[in-house]
Amino acid sequence: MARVGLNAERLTRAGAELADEVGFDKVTVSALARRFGVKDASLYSHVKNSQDLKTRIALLALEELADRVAAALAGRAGKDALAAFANAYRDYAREHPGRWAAAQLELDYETALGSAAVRHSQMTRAILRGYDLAEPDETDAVRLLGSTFHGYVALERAGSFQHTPRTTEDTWSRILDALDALLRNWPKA
Amino acid sequence: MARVGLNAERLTRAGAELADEVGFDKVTVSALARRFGVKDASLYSHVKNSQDLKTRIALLALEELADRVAAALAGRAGKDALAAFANAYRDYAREHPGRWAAAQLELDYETALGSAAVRHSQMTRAILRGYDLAEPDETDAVRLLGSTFHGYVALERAGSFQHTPRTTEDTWSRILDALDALLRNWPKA
DNA sequence: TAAATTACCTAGGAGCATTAGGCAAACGTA
DNA sequence: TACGTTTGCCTAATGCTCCTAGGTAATTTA
Repeated sequence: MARVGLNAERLTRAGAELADEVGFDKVTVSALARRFGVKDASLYSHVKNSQDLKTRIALLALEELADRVAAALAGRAGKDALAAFANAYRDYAREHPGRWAAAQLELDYETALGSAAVRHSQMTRAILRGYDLAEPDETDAVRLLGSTFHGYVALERAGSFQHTPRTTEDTWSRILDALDALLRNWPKA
Repeated sequence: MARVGLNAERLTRAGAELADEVGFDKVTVSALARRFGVKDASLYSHVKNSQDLKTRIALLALEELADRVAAALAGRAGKDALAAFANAYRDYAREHPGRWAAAQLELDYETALGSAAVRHSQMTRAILRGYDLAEPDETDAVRLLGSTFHGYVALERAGSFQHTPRTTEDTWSRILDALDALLRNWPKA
């Protein structure tokens, strides 16, 4: 009964890899146990249950994504920062579709507060420092950016843009132009 | 063995109701059979399998949503049309969260082509007639609107905006102002 | 090296998806 | 109205996933 050396962290990382390979919704306790060559029941010493496992993967993904975005944002401002943020987000979803899906998992309030989701909103706010927005416009703009980036990646990944010939690259680039223009000329209340 | 009178349509409608009550991901063949007081196996004379059932619910939701949007759009143009479209979409998600989730189901290419998703993109394009956009800007704007509305509703429903005091109503209204302004001043390529 | 810990196992129950084959209710028709 | 056909729902059975309880052997600690 050679021990494999399981622990919560290894399970989480392997779960994230599995998610990227087969989709986050197909990450199951069984599939993960299979991957380690152990019985399902063995995982329950390390994670509480299936939900716990998924939450851990989501938190890992949020951290990774926040790190990437932070790195991309370093030393940039204005439209440069906007594009860096947006591209880091979209590229992550492209390279790690399963993890990106995991990051969309609904966390309960406390878990969310302790997660990297906080850094995400802080960084989104940081972008807006390059533009001239006072509250509550800044909050509205944060929400607009979050919605648009999330929505674009979600629809693009779902194939919703495939029915039209224009490449999603070109549209993406023009949408960044448009958002930059909008932030520079945010309408008065 | 009194017959209950099942058929694909009744199952689909009941499935949609169930989705609104307990969430689309909790719509299972078993749960639906339970609701009709029949055995699981009985449903398989009417729907091919679980995936088929979910697809039918998704198609129903897309139809309903398209009908609502069409009604809201009738006789409106410009910002009026933009707001009507956006509000119809958001209100539907609010009133029918399970169906809205169903409408996000990824359909295979052929199914999507035969669905009301086509009407959705046509109607989004129709909104833009009130603005002065030539291709490929129009396509880019269609994609922007779709992304933003979808993203906003998804994040709002997931509770992502709850950490900030500003109401999501106020932000929504200002985002519509902002999008209107953006469409009127779409940046040159 | 003995004791305590713990990593993984076996066994088993419950729910969901699905197929095969059966019986009786409903329907069409003579 | 009786007869045959269709079909709606059933029983039975399999396989997969989630999860708990309790055991044994490998590892760590004293």
